[in-house]
Amino acid sequence: MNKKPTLAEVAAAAGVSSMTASRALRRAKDVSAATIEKVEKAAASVGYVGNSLAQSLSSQRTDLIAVIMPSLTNTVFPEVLAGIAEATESHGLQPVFGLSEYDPAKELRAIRSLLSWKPAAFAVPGVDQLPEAKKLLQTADIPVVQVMDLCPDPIDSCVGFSHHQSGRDMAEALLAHGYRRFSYVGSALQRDLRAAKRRNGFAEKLAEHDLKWRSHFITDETATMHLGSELTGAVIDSTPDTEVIYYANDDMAAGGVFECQRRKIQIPQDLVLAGFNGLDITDALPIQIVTARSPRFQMGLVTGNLLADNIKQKQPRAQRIQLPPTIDLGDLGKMV
Amino acid sequence: MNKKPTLAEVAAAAGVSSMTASRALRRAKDVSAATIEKVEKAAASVGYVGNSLAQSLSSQRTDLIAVIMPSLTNTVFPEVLAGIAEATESHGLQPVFGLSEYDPAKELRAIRSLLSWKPAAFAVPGVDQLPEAKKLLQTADIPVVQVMDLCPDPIDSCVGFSHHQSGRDMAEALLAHGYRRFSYVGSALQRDLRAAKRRNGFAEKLAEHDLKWRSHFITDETATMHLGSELTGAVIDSTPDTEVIYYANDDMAAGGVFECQRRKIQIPQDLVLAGFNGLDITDALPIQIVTARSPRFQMGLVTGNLLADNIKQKQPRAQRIQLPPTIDLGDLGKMV
DNA sequence: ATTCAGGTTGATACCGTTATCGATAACGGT
DNA sequence: ACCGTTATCGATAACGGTATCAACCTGAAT
Repeated sequence: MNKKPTLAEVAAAAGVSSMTASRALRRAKDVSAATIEKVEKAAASVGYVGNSLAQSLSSQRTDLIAVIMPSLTNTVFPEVLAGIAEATESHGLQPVFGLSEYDPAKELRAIRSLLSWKPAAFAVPGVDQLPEAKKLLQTADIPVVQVMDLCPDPIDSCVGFSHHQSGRDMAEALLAHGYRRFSYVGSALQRDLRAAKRRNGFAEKLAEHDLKWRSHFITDETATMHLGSELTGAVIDSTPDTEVIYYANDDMAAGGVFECQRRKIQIPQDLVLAGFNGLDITDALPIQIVTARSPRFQMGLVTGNLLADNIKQKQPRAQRIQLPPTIDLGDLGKMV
Repeated sequence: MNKKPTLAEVAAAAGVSSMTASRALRRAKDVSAATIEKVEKAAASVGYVGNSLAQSLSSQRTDLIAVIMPSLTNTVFPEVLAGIAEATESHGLQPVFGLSEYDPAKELRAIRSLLSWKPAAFAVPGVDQLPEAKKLLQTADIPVVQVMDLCPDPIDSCVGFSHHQSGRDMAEALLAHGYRRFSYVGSALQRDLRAAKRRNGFAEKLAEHDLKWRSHFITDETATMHLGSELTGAVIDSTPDTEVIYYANDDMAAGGVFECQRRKIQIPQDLVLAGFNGLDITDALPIQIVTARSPRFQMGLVTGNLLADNIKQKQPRAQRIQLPPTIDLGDLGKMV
């Protein structure tokens, strides 16, 4: 920490009390235009920066928004974060950041650590925090948004959509096209709980039609295109009668596309690939796979705005905002 | 800001002075084991959280690391950020975050705003800050790392590689393969200064061989695979004799791959595509393009560790750490 | 001239914690 | 039993601001 000029020095330079200087710099009421100018000139000349620590401690409020994300290597989280950042920034709020790495215990630690900065509001990923973490956020008594998922009993508000339902919807859309032989490809579902929910939703719908997965590959490795290629190969080898592969996400599905290209398998004529997210890559691929486009940036934006409005008490708390993904059938939709 | 139990209340509950409680919770010297236990129990029972604002203000130091990134929608920045986060977290430091959106003026505002939190160290993207921003960071008198680029006169330290040189290297590698007819595809170079440096480096090398671009497409839109496809089409249409297309980045190059697939153009036999970054997608693509793999996570990691070590004065300041990208010739390397 | 409201300014206390230093108790050595 | 250490603890004053309220000055209304 640097010893830079303090408010008192600015005040001295301007020939006013530090209280007046404080007011002038904050453009508060009850300060004459002349004084404001004097103080501002003084502040500029000594290079005054201000100390948010002292400001927040004294005023008993901060402009901090605590944000936790599971990871930054998966592109979806930075996109949500970007939305949050854009919204909070436009409201003059400052994000502080923590990483959970999909580990609830680590998430709890991050929450505790961020809470010590007395943020004005909190955003956490999903709805599956440890009970202790939920209690911590509850008793903090600040606006909280659980983002990217929904549940009936949120800590405060939640913004997102039901991943279980999204799985069901995807299954329904594909069933409507007459397909009956489905396989699944995913990875690390014990960490990516939302992907697991989608799979369970999908499976539930299948079960309602007395159907089961033809094959079902899940590994512990992180979801990459490369892994998608591999597991797609495994599905094709083990159950060549598979009509549709449902993937944990688009990354793996894109890997599947490349594997099919190698094996000269026609998509969607010979095999339908269905992913999740609606990443950029699905637009750019020479083949349009089936995917559910999740409004990631939008969820972040709504989260940030809701938190900001909650802080200013412009919005009632405990909202439950649904932003469902839209299913994009891609080339399958163009088939007759 | 919530009014949670304060240290004084913990102290009262434990039957000690707040000073002793403070020491006990920080595991400072001069506290008996019995007292530590007492205080810890008291703290747990009232759910004490601690107030980093007061702690930092009083102790005159923070564990905050200020980090600015140009954007989060381009995957490379979150990857750098992830490295920084991992490193800082392992040192018990807390990242606070700002977005510049490639706008120097906005970057300056973000720097000023973050500086008010009196961070213990600062990480900024690249080396092209406004003079005013540089001065601000200089006089803040804290460890600063300019990450992702190098320059002869850094604010303090810099971690990364010369993008100009990377462009030169790429040109050299391709010239060595006998190619002479190059085209360029990029976008928004007035914002992505590093991409512009790579292009200039490439062009400089070409000039040394008395060569010029065959065609040269740059738009203002953001670099996406889609745009890559489009501009690749434009290059092929306008200068069909092009042997190599150098792209601003891998996203656009991947778009080029898809466009070539559509047009049945063989890569790298008919046309060589060269990108930059070494994104996941380049591994997964059915065709391995030429790319320069930048160590993004590594740069973040080194940045975070250097800052942490600087704070603890374990490392001399003003380092200039080179982490050059490695050129991957992909399928071109496999040709005879 | 007196009074009073409104617009400015400053003095003081306080935000929640830690740095510093002095006080006290316990302990060992002689 | 006495004395000097050492271990442990607490009182007090910061840290750099803001909230609050009292004080002051001015000008208009009476």
